[in-house]
Amino acid sequence: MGITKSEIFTREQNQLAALAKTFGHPARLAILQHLFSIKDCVCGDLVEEIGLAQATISQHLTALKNVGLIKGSVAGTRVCYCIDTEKWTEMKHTMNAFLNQDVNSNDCC
Amino acid sequence: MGITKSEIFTREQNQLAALAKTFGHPARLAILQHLFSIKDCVCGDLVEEIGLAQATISQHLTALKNVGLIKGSVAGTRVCYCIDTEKWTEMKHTMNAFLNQDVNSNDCC
DNA sequence: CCTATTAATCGTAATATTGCAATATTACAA
DNA sequence: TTGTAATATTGCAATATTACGATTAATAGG
Repeated sequence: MGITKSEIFTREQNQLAALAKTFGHPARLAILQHLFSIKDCVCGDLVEEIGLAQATISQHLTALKNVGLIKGSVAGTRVCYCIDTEKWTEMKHTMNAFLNQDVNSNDCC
Repeated sequence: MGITKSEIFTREQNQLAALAKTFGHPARLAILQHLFSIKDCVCGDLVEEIGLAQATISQHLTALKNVGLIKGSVAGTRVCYCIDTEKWTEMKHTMNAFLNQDVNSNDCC
């Protein structure tokens, strides 16, 4: 159906899935990597940088804003984006809690 | 269009996105967590455990197998699944390289 | 005020994903 | 061999996602 049955999962599972889903598109990864690589905010040159249409980049930026990983501020006719480092750190802890749950698991197959 | 323009991104970006996308559904997170929590392989009880139809669970298991995170072995009429710990560790390194790229970034917005 | 520039939003087409019923397949047991 | 149990596959409906052109809104500069 294309619709996830969120109600049968925990809030934690749904939240982590939403976060992971945000990383699940190469354009969004490219945007984040660009923001990190310039160690600053980026004002307007993402369209040429990534190579997708302006409307498409804007949609991906909205997705990143919705999970809180980036912030934007208006600067004249431009909008500048940067990583929300506090949220990024928080997210990293959540992800690591999941990734490090393998402490005593067996490969038994 | 629902179709990702993979050709404009690097192989690394596409691979990491594919991995993250696999985590981007609560049912698949629940399957992985169950596999970790029992510290063993799971043979057949995932349908009752998760609460989705058998066909749906089977699809999610296929998705997890496709990125290599779980392995399956046939045991009679059942199939047992477990985490592929080697792949899991490898994936963890890939994810951490991405998550830890924030070494000197600025919150400038 | 007028115009250019930039980014968000709208509308829409193409494709992907999720979920399940029905069916096929596989292995075992009687 | 026949029946049964477990899992995979198929087919389909509903919804989500991706992408982009066109439009809109906001601001800067003249």
